Amino acid sequence: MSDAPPIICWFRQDLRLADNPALTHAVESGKPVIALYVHDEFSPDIRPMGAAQKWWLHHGLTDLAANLQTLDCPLNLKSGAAEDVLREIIKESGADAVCWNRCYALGEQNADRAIKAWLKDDGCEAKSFAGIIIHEPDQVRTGSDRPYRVYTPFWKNLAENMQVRAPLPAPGAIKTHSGNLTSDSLDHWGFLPTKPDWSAGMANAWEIGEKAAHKQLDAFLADNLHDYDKARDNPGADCTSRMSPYLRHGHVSPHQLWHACQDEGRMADDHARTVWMKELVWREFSYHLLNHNPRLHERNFNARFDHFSWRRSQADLRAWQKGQTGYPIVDAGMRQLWQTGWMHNRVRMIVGSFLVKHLLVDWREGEDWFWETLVDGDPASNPAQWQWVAGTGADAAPFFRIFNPILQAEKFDPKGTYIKRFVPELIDLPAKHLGAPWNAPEDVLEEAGITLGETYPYPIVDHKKARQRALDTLAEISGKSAGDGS
DNA sequence: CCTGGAGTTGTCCTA
DNA sequence: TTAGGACAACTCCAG
Repeated sequence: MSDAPPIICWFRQDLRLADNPALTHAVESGKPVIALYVHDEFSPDIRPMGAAQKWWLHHGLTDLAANLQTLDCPLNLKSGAAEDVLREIIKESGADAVCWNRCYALGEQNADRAIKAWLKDDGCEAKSFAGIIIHEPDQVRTGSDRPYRVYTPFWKNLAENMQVRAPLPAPGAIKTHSGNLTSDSLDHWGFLPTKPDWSAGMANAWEIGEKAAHKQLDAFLADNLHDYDKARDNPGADCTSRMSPYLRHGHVSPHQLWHACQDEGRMADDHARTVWMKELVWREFSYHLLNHNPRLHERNFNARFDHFSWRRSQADLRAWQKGQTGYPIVDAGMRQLWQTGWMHNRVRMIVGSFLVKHLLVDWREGEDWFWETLVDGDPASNPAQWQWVAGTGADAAPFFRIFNPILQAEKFDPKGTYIKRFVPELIDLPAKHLGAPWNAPEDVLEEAGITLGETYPYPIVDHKKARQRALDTLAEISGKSAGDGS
């Protein structure tokens, strides 16, 4: 063999060249590099990606491959259980080292451990890095050496002790493995929808890739960070950073965001900056919870809810999913999700509260739907936030906190900008009626060309009654101890 | 081990 | 009109 044994750089939730510790390690090892992405739906306990995430991933991988190609490094694509794929490539290439950035969902984490063990047994170097979150979940502990279950002390701990390493530069050159490996074709993975192709709205809403992530970040820092704390609640204004899908797929790292925000600090209001950083730390907290509760998307964090009898109403679930509840703010949110693969955070809370409290449908139905339809569907943040809204989670909203979809619309979308964008059949209705169109006078509805029950649905539940039903039902399990639960 | 303060995002009723 | 308290109780966490 003329070539030295190569090193495999295994890409996962880190589709970027800059601030990628595994890639930097591979390059600095001096060995020829094999860049690899494995589409793994086969290892035990892997949760298959939702359709919207796959759509994003298709373009994300295209972007990563193009970026690597500028350094003459091909990206190899393989489908299969990661363990099998790695064995095969090691055999084929003679690689004697593998490196990657750690993942934290159950299936991925188990695969990590198993792979690391056999690589070492086989005399292969195996190195994993912290790349997708800032703090390893094991490292953040309470004073009594336990995992945090409440956000604020978690935040305080990090705010006091946070040392975020400086982001690594993208490699300037990569010594590439010269052997020929067979790569799958991305097109054959079928990540793009065809019948029907529902992706037009998403393609319109997003530019995908590492460069696009930084473009979006820079625009946010320049235009919207300074009053993020106030403007973020207005879904019509689009003032949030929209970093979530880039983070989820790793086009950008939380370290980069943290430092970019710090650097911008002189220009930005300190409170606004802190509020945004807290959001980043919520993501860390979610991964912390996931790590200590591997079934976070399946099991109530609070076991008291294990015997709660959720309503099983396919009709209600359907209406919610399709944005046909008759509550404009809820429907606007669900349609934004369907069309663009994303929903404004304020509205996520409103629709979540509506499904769980007004309709009393199991939060897991909502979490599943979000997982399927969000481009940022995250293994940690998605279940953690759903459990928070449902009241089953860590540090959760109390059961009596029920968002009033009429008030929320009036308060946060007072001009109806957001609602009219996604519920165009209400476009001619005066803003003051957009919270509750059924209360608008007949002639106003007529003038706006709206016939309730035909052009737009009647509300599927009455707010007041649904609220009372939720309070009564949820009160049954409040105050009763769930026993030990372990 | 004990103590005390506190806990992401709300709503509604009453005075 | 507006401001304040009730809505539950529990567990978490630091000192």
